[in-house]
Amino acid sequence: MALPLHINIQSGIPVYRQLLDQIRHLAICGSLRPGDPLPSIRELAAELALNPSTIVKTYDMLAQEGLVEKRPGAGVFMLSPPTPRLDPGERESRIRAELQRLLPEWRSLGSSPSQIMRLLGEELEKLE
Amino acid sequence: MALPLHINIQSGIPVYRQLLDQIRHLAICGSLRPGDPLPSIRELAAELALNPSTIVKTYDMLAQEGLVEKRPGAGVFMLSPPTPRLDPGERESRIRAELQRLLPEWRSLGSSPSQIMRLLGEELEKLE
Amino acid sequence: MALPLHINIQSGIPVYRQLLDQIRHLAICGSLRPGDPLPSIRELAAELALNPSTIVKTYDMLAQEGLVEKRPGAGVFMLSPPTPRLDPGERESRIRAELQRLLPEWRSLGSSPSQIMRLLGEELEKLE
Amino acid sequence: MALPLHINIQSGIPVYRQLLDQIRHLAICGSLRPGDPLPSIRELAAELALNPSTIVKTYDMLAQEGLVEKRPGAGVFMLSPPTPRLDPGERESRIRAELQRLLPEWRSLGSSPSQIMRLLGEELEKLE
DNA sequence: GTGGTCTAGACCACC
DNA sequence: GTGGTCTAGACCACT
Repeated sequence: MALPLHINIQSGIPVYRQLLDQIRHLAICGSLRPGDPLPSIRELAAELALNPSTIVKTYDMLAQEGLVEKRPGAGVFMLSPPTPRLDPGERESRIRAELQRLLPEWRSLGSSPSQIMRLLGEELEKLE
Repeated sequence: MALPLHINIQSGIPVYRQLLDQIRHLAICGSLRPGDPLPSIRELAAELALNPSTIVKTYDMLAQEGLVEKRPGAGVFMLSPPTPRLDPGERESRIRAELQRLLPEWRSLGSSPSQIMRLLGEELEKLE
Repeated sequence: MALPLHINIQSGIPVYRQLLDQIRHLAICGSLRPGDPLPSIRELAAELALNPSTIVKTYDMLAQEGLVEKRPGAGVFMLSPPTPRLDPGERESRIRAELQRLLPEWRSLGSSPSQIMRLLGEELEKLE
Repeated sequence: MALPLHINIQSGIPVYRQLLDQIRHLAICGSLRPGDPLPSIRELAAELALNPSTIVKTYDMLAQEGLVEKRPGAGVFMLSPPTPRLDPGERESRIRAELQRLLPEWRSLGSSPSQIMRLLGEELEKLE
């Protein structure tokens, strides 16, 4: 069965980032479990109409962060999720930094704090 | 009085994005009120040791989103929060898109949903 | 009675151009007839919240094209409309050039030819 | 095949405006169809002997009005006439504003209403 | 190869 | 004084 991966070329987000995010997402949700194979580079490139080197780059980064394993000649396979490498403080301040960038933008577009809270709640729930 | 703008050239975030975020922040907090002049392009460029074109780009984007008004020969001025250029639906889907990008990343770093909610609440409160 | 002059600082059109256009408009409509005085520079600058030198520049240009006469110490007065200085061919090609610039822009915004024709007709009628 | 773009550096019209107008024109005429690639920034800059930043500015504005799409690393591509970003009322009042600027000028040069209508008709027809 | 960002200057029109 | 436009380069990330 093909993985539910979809690329939005217009979003401004680099293609390889979109792939990274979605594969990590599938790993969290349990759709991709340790030992599962990922689509081959050629196959995925064809399906998503992407340059194969973009897929290579994505798989390399996933391998480097320990989420997948490349077995030359065989393919790419999920590993058991590694223990997070960031200490809690670092993690928290990263998230905070991103929020401090986004919230003024969202607020100045006219969104209320409670609307933003609601959206976050809804999106978090989708990930469970 | 000079505006409390500060640039971190090391952060990897484009300078014009940092300025955008900070000026929007000041507008929300009420430090910049409708009619207030912004620093002139040359002045701000000199103060922050940036190239004037970088400021031009920032002010252009703020003007394009309707937050400021450029009066050639006069300066750049804050506008009253006028036309929320985006309809509510568009606004919501933009925020959702960004969350769908960020949440899997945060979750895979090891943050719990409730921690993320807490951080959002704290950062929202800071803006009030 | 004050002249119905109004400046839109946001339009991107230079203030002095807006004044030129409106005074020429009033001359065509007959609201300003030969011999009529124009508002004094100080008076008009105060009323429109403009820099007096902007008014001076406008009146100078009108005087130079022969539409008004500056009488030092007395004020600025309308003259009888001069005979057009451009030969018909030059006139036509100027208008054409401007249309060739504007029409693609209007069309690509989604306006139909007949809508554009209608708008032109309506605006021409207003000037009669 | 190279696009028929030509710049008149003497005309006083900003170069990026000339490019904007001509590309919009080609889009309306059907010379540029959805999906078509535009010349790369460097290529077009070289061909027209312009600075790349001037092309960047042009393409940015076209992207912002939704006529083209920039795909970093890939190029710039025509879009299908998607979201007419302006609602009809806004569009109409923009055109009206421009007409109210131009018509008095044209009339005071000595052009009759029917001549102006004729010229508009002729230029509109050229675009079909 | 592509576009994204930034620097260091210039000249012009406008207020 | 102000912003508007343009040049001639640079380095980076992405496909």
